[in-house]
Amino acid sequence: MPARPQPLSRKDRRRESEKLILRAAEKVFAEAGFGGATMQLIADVAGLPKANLHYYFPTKESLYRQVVESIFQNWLTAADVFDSAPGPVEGIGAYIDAKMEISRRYPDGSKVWASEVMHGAPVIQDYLETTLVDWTEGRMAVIQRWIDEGRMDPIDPRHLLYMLWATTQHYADFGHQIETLNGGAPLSDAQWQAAKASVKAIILKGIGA
Amino acid sequence: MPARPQPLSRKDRRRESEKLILRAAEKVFAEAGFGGATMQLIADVAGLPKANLHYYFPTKESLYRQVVESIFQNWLTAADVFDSAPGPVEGIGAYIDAKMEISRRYPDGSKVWASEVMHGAPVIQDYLETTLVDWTEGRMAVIQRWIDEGRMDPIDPRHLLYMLWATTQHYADFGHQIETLNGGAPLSDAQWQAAKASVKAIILKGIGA
DNA sequence: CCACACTCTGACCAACCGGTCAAGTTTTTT
DNA sequence: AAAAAACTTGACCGGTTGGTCAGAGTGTGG
Repeated sequence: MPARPQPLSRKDRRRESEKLILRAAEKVFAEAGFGGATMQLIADVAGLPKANLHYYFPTKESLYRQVVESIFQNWLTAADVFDSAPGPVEGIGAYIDAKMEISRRYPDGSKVWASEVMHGAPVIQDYLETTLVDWTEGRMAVIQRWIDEGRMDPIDPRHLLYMLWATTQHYADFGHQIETLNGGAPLSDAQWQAAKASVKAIILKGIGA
Repeated sequence: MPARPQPLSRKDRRRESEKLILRAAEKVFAEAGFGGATMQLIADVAGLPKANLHYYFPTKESLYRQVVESIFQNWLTAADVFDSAPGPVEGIGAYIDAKMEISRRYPDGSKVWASEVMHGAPVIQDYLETTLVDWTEGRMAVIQRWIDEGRMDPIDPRHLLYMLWATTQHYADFGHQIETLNGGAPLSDAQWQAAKASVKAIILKGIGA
């Protein structure tokens, strides 16, 4: 019996349409920013009439909000590696790997997030103040514990986290600049490995892990 | 004899008007992005009628271009400290100090630059391919020399530069996020010093300098 | 003092944007 | 199969945007 394509239910079709629109929106928002993006262009990228977008997402801002929120969720879950690690070498090393991989695979999401924060986080300020603050304090406590256990130098955990975010996200947000400095070509597989290795080597040695 | 306000010449008045507009434009472009910025808002911030802007800068894009170019120049000159240094501790240390200071004093410029690059550098791609490539290769050679002289670990100079850019500019581009994580308050003088010290400590130790 | 070039600005315009809506089509429920 | 609910879409609209322009104001060289 062949894998017959089940006639998709209404909920499935709806979810698929929403995903299609959200993907197109993420791309357009990343390329043009919120102000520069137009519903018409998002519709064209998604291959739908503009009015259809407004059926699923009533306003441009609500569409943008969902894009940003999904990115934020993606961010948080990718950092679970942090907690289950016995020490900084494994924890921070895995965190760098995970974030570099996100930068490589979902650069658009990273750019949208960067743009949102740079413009003062007009739509996700509440998330910053609650979820991100909690998350950050949790990881800072983990790092502080490692310090207290003598597993790394007494670095200010806050600035270490900033450095991790900055360095890993840089490869997505400034990917175009990096590409230009690479002779116009995207980083090869080997170059990505080298980037990860360099980042990990400098930071892990830098914190005395 | 008192310092009498010399009746400004025409050229001086023109230059002053242009500076006034450029400052306002930098602020508005940083806050709203190119697409979100409006000539009307720039005019309001500058305290001039909108038509006056178009007298000095024919189009929105030409105004934006000049803003970005001036930022780029500011960038390059700020990195002279690199060359005259005898070794990585002084050179990279001073470079971090200089770039952190720029992030602190001119965050708007940093944001405009980041936004421009994130959107594919539509107006300064030629600068990236010529000036920035040359500049980068020059500093990479300096770092490589330090490595050859045994003054630091054999790190890939390229990724070290990326890390320096990412980390220092992060404090400007993501300043709002950092502020939120700081309880909503901007970093104090002491906190800025701590940030600089943390960054320098991790990186300089991380490269074995 | 005059002629000329430079500077300034309110009023205006075509193009475009986000969003609406009514009418049509498809799918599910009864 | 009929009715209801969900979905699709071309046409349309008020508001905003970048940019124009004629004409008024102002400093400067001869």
